[in-house]
Amino acid sequence: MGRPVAIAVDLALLTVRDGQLDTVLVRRDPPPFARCWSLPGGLVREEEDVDAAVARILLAKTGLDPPHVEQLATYGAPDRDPRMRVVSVAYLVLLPIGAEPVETAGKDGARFFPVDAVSRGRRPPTPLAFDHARILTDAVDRARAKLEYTTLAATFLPAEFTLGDLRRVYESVWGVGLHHSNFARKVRSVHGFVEATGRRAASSGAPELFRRGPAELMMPPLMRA
Amino acid sequence: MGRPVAIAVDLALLTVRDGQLDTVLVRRDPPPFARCWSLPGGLVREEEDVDAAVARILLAKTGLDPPHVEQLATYGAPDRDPRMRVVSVAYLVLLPIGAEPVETAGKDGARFFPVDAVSRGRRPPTPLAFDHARILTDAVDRARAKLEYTTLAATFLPAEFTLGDLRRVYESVWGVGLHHSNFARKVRSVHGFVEATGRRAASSGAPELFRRGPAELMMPPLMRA
DNA sequence: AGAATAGTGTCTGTTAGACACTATTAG
DNA sequence: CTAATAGTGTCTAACAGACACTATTCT
Repeated sequence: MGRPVAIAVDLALLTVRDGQLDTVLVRRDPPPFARCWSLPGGLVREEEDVDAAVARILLAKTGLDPPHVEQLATYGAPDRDPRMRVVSVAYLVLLPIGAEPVETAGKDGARFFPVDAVSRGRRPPTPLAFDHARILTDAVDRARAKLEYTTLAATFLPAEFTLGDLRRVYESVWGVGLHHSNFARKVRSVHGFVEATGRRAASSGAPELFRRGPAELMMPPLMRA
Repeated sequence: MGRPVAIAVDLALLTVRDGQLDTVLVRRDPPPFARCWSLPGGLVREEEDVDAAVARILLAKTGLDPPHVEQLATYGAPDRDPRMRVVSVAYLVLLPIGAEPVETAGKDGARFFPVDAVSRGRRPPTPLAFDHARILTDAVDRARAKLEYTTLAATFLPAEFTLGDLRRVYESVWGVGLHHSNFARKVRSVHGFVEATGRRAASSGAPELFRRGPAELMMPPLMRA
C-alpha cells in the first residue's frame, strides 16, 4: 500500500533548575539534522501501545518513572521528517527538582537547557531538529496554563516541600514574582492542594513542611497577571 | 518492516439541539462492528496532512467548513482495530445550531444523538464501534471545560445572537440552569466576548443582538457549580 | 548585625451569587 | 390576560491584591 508510515513519540521533559524552567534535549547523531539537538523520543514498536512506548523511552533516557506524563498533541505534517512519513505523538513530562538522572543516562549527550533560551534561539547553538521547537513551545504553554487551574506545580517538587518552594515553582515556570503571603493564603485555601506534615524544615519557627494533597484541580484558579 | 500501520482521524462533532448537547454518529456497514454506530472519520491518505484529512472528511460528511476544529487526543492502543494497527487522531468539532447538513450528506446514515443518552448507553441501541465511546467522552469533557475559560460557546451560534441564546448554550452543554441576569453581567464584563450590533431581535424592547467578539479567552473564567 | 524568608493580620476594591422590579413580547 | 424573557439595579459574602508587622534563620 505504498509508502510506509511510522509512529513516533517525542517527549518534552520539563523541570525547574536555578529558578528557571528547563527542558531536556539530546544530541542527534545521524542525519537528518545531524549534530542538532532534539527532544528525546523514538519510534513506537510494532504491537506496542503508544503510552507504553513513552514509558519505555522515558526509562531508557532518564532511568525513572516520572510523576506526571500527559499526552500533549500529535504532529502529522507529511514532510516533517524528510526520510519517511512519521506521525509523532508528543508528550509533556514533568520531572521533580533534583531528579538529575538524565546526565547519567545521557550517553547520547542529554542536557538541560532553559526553555526561554531555547525558544529565543540562543541555546543550543543550532535550531532544534524537525518541528521540535514548535512541540516545545506547545508543551511550555500547556504547562504554564495548567499551573493555573491544577495542582501540578507540586509534581516539580520532592515529596515534602515548603510553601516557599511551591511559590518558587510558580515564579520559575511563569517568570513572574508572586506575593509570598497572598500565595500561601490561596494555596492553603484550596482543599486538598497541600497537606501539612506537622514537621518543619528545621527547628521550630522554620517554614512548615507540606506534602501533596489529593486535589488535582484548583477552582477558582490561581492567576498570573 | 512488518505489519502496516495506518493513521486515521475520528471526529467528535458537537452541536446543541433542543436544549441538549448532540453529537453526530454514522452507521457502519462493513465489519468489524458492522451495523454499529461510530464517530465519522477516515484514513489519512499518503502525503496528506492530518489536519487536511480532517478538513476533507468534514467536507464530505457535513458539507461545510465549521467554525471550530481542534485536535483532541490520539488513541494508539495496538488492538483498537482488529484488522490492523490504526492510530487515530481525534478532533473536536463544534457546529453551529441550525447547521443541519449532516442529514443531507448522510447517505451513510449520519444522525444526531444526545450525548448523555449515548454515554449512558441508551442510544444508539448498539455500543459505539472501536474506542469511540471513550473518544466521545473525552470530547464532551473538553468542550464542557473549555466553555469555562474560553469564548467558544459563541461558535455554537449563528453570527448574531442574543445573550439568552448564549446562556442557553451554556445551560445545554453543562446541563445546569444559570441566572439570566448574572450571566449577562458576566458576559458583558469580559472584554471582547460579545459585541453589540446595535440591532434587536424584533422591535425596540426586544432582546439585543450581539455578534462574537475578538476575545478567545475568558479570565477569570465563567464557572459552573 | 543585617538580609531574607515565613507566618499572621488588615484593609480595600472587585466580583459572583441571590434576588427584586419593570418592561416587553409571545401565546 | 398571562407567562416567559430581557434588562436594570441592589445587597451581601467571598476573595484577590497590596501592604504592614513580627519572628526566625542564614550569612
